[in-house]
Amino acid sequence: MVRYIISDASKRLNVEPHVLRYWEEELELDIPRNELGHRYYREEDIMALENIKALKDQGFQLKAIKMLLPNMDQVEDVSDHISENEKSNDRINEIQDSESNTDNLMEKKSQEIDLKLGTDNKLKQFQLIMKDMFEATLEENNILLTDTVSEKIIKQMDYLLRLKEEREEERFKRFDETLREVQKTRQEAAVTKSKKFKLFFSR
DNA sequence: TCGTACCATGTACTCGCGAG
DNA sequence: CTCGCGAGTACATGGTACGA
Repeated sequence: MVRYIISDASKRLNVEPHVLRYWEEELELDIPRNELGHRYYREEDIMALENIKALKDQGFQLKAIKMLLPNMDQVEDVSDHISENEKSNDRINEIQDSESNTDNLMEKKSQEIDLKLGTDNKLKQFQLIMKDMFEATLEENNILLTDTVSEKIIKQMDYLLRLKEEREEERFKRFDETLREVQKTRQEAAVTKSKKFKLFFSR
């Protein structure tokens, strides 16, 4: 397991060490310590901090980022599956390097597309999280106003809530499909890899 | 427009620990 | 002992939002 001390993590993330301590405190991050009490950052911590930095760069405040953190874990889960899948493809590609150049080029193109899809997927997840947050805030405010709102507004709220439910259902379906797709691709990758190995060692 | 408060970050300092 | 590194803390600074 790769461990980064705070100075290495700060260089990698391009932020000052005291900023990392500040983020840890403000965001209540669970950064482990070694026997000397020094912080060490794992690869997943670095990735989480990269996400935090990206959100900061987009102008989000730490409080907002803190609210997003549990949801960012979900984003990481999905991206982990995707990146694992990409890694499998990479390993297969390494074996294929010794084969035809045409195949190699096609695989590279395919990798580029996969990478783009992975990024888009992450972005979409983030957009959904933000949308949910805004909707939740609107819902809260609407609840506070229920004593004074007209029947028309209530009907509109119902309609919006129904839309939201439908969207959530659709989102869940898509998420389910993505998971199935990832599992399927991984199985296929494993089979292809096994075939390639058999072919390689039978020569 | 100005004063105030807050946020995020920078700076400076002390202390502890390990290595040479 | 000295040096380097990291932890922790206090205070300063710049930007921004907000109310009078």
